[in-house]
Amino acid sequence: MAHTELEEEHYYEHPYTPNRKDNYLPNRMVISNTQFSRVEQRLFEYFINQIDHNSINIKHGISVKIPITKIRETVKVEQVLAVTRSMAQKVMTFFDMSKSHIEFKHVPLFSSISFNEDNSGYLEFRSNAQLSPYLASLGTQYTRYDFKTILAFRSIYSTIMYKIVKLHLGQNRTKFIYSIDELRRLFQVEEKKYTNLNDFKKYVLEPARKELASTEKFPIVVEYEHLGNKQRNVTHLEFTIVTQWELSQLEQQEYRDAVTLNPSLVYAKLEEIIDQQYLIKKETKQIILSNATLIDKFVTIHIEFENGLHPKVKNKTAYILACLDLVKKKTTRSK
DNA sequence: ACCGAGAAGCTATGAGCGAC
DNA sequence: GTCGCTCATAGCTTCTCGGT
Repeated sequence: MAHTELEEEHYYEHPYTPNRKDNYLPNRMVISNTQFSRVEQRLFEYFINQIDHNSINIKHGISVKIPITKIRETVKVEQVLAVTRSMAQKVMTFFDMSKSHIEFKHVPLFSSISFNEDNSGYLEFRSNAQLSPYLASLGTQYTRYDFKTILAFRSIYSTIMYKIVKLHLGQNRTKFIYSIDELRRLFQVEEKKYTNLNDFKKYVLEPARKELASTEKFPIVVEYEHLGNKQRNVTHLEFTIVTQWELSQLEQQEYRDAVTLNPSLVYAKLEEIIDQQYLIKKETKQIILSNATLIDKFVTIHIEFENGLHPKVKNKTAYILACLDLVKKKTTRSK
């Protein structure tokens, strides 16, 4: 193992910035075959959180240092050794969706992860230089919180709620649980304020919930309920995102992920759906199935149908063909 | 297993109060 | 006055636990 060259590699030293608020979440670009455990994900988020995608030199790796005291807040030190060891072996697989042929690249995430080296007090991630271009695209290819939507919110709690919701949607989750304590921390409510749950709900959760649901562009409907004991000793709340639009977005995302992993299976399934639910001629079906753009459009609209987003449409086939611009135009008898 | 009464906890409402 | 908050209370629901 000739590692001498590696050691001479350049790393951009990322200064540690405490309390960074924007987190970018993997959106659609990355499909990792190796799944992250919860703790791994948490550590990875510490890493992602620190990255300022504007200042990345895409030729160099990035060195991100996180104070161990910070890590300790959410991860037990005993876990770190095992977890970082497995993280150091993680590979991310990038698929380029814009190409017609299958093209992918496995990229090891980190060239090294060190814990408290030379008693530094830091957990240091050194990312693989090849990862840098992807990290630099955090701003465009990752879930970014919609700044305009956030600006429109009147309650600061709405903003936080919105971020939480986005965060979970970004990870394909529509149900999530928080303890009351965690929520109070997330919403930055002072300890003495709203000591009873009722007031907390009345002044924090409810205004946020209502505001999200009444957002002009894409209302997000969130419901929550007490977990476990409904009446007594409520310690956790379970949130459910029920917005149709968001859900259809999620399904589209899942579809795209599935395509990158196993295209032929997805296409077979797609053909089955067309046959069973739509009255589309063979030739037209072949046209759709042979064109990635049409497939994409078709799936989008189909999922929207499934989620009841087009309640007024009576003839789904006609509607979908019109959207795909596949309606036969009368060539001979033009007006 | 079931019942019922009292205890315990929760919800909704709104009065009260200080800050602006 | 309005806003933001706390607190009290009435009226619930749910739990506990002893009795059958």
